Amino acid sequence: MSERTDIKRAHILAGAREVFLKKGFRSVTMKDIADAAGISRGGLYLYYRSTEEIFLDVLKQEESEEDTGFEERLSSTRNAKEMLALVLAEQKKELLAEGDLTEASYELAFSGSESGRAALTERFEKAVEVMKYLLRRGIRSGEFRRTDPEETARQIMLIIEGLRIGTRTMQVTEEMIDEQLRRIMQQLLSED
Amino acid sequence: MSERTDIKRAHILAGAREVFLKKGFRSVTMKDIADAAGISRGGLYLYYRSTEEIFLDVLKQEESEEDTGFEERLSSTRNAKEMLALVLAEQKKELLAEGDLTEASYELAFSGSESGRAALTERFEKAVEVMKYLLRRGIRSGEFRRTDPEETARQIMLIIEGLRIGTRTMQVTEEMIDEQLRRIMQQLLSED
Amino acid sequence: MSERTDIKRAHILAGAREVFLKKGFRSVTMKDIADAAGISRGGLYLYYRSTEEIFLDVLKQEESEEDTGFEERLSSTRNAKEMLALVLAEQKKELLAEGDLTEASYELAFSGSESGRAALTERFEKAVEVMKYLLRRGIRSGEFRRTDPEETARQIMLIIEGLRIGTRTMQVTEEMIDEQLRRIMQQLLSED
Amino acid sequence: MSERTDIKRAHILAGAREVFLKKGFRSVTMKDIADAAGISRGGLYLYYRSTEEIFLDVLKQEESEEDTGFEERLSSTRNAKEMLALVLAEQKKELLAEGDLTEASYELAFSGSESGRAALTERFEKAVEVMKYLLRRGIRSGEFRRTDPEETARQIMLIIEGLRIGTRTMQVTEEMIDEQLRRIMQQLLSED
DNA sequence: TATGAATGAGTCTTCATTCAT
DNA sequence: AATGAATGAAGACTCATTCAT
Repeated sequence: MSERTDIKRAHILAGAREVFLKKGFRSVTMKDIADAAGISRGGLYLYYRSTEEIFLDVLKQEESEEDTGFEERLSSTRNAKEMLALVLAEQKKELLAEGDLTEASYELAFSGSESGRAALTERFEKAVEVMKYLLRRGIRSGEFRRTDPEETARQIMLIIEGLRIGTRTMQVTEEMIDEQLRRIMQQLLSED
Repeated sequence: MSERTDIKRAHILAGAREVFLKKGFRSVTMKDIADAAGISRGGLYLYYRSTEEIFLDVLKQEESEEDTGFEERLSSTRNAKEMLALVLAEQKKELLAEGDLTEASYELAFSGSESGRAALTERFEKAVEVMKYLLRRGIRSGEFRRTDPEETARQIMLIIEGLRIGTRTMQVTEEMIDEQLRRIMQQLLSED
Repeated sequence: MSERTDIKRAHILAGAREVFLKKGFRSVTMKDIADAAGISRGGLYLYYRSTEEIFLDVLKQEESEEDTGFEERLSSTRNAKEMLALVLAEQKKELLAEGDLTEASYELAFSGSESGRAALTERFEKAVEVMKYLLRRGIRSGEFRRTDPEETARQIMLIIEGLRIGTRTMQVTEEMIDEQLRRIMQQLLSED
Repeated sequence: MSERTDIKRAHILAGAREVFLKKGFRSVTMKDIADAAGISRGGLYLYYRSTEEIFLDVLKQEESEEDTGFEERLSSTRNAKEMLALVLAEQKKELLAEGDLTEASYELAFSGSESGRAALTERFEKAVEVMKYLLRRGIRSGEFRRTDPEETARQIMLIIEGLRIGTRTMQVTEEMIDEQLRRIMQQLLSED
């Protein structure tokens, strides 16, 4: 019963994900999702009551399926500098990824959804936490220069957030991303 | 005729601006704008074919009406450090402003509009140019430490862009903005 | 403009009336009325926002078109007894009329509409007033026996109301109506 | 099996009754009843094919559960006048009762259901019979003035029917009910 | 018996767009 | 130029009814 429901939901979410990727959030209709999932309109309502509900579930699922390989690689690395390089590379991958839900997430937040804002905030703060951890470690080991880890972590993530929105709404190029990520690394390392 | 048309268009844009401020871009309808402008639906179509066309015109008008007082104050300042402080204060004001077209602009870009992307890019690059100019000046005068003006200017504007999207989609507070802007200043001044 | 609107509304009401006669109130849809009026769904919404609004307008129109011939005949009658006979005959006609909005009116009131209740109440009280007037006149002239005009008028109209609902929901026959109306007359005349 | 079925049906009817009380007849859905009875939609169809079928069964059950206490009190009364007072008091209670199926019954009849009409007719005629019996008895004993029992009984019940629909669809007050019931009594007693 | 998933039809409502005036 | 009436196409949502299990 519950299992059947879960399977069905997963199926709906898979279809919905494609729709959100292609159309963002605001212009997606329940019909779009029903069609993508290959079920009837009425059927969809048995599982979800709105596109927002569906989208938040897509995000949740996304999160739980996050690249575990990445975390393994991260934890197997001894060196703070290398860890940072890994994290930044991962961020670059995300920034350039075609299929991601950034636009839809922003649109959801724009639409006034508190849950949407909360999801984005949580995502951001989690990233800040990871970055803070790396910075503390690197500072302790003498790999990074002494700075306020909290503020610096936040600054770095803001730059990346700026790049994220930039790649979606402006002509931000891969070169620009590389340049900025390199610069972040430099600033942490520079002894001057 | 042309003058008449211009007056009418200005009238439409004034109404439309309010609508875009309140509702973003995607959920705005031609009816919304016709109502806000106090004209008939049919009448609106005599001047504009779509909400995108109207929104782009709103942006264009916005640009041409930009805060000239600010530019005056800027040009009357001798000191690069003070100029930067002015610019950052202006940015802060923008970041916190309730009524701005950021969300609508982003939504327009998300909707795939090339013109929308172009408008945002131009705006960003113009800001980078101003920042670059300031940095060069401050470096030359010895007020700022030596850094690559291009890259640094871009980094600063990316942080601000990150803050901009953050205030719209996350729980980014005024304190966080202050902290980051102060940090930008510090990093330019620090001699270490 | 206003005239055009009035003509259109009258046209809609004419179609709507048929629908309400046939289907009562609750099961009538905006589509039913649009179809009956020969206009599009969207078009109907330009004039009315709900079936309730339409129905109340049908009632209002009904009222303003009331049988003026009847009132003339009434006012040309000198004799209270004859006037009463006229009124009762009119009521009988109404009771047996195929095409009346009684059922729809009741359904509207059942649906919780305050305006519906108000319309029915007003209609009833108006009839009571007329009846009271007749009774007073007949009592004064010695044609009717002395009774409390208010209470008696109300009693008579309640009997008629009972007959009205009875003809719609039970097997109340014309004979039964005749018998009761005759009895009302008798009770007013009887000297015992 | 048959017993099981009966229990189940009773359970469904109990839930359905609440729904009809609250929503009348026309706007009640099979889903409403299934939910109220705590069974599945499919399950409900095993016992009933439509809301009409269910409602008629609710009425039938209602009838068989009628206030037997009242009948006892009635039969233990020697005096026709007192009996009538009892009956009228009972009617008043019914008129003012919040939870009764009057509205739903009328709606059923309006919807064209022959069974609905038949049920209402039977109920009315039964009441007329009781009233007739009382009148005959009172006339015989000299308590009531001489009138045609059939016509008078019917008239009384029509007044009550008028009050019934009046309390549901107009602003008929308790005072008005009292006044009318008192008047009925008076008219039977008066010797003039 | 009983469930509840599923479908498809039907209703409400809002708009973009056109067109007669 | 301008109006606003009109249409038809969506989109949201709810149910009656069926069916596999």
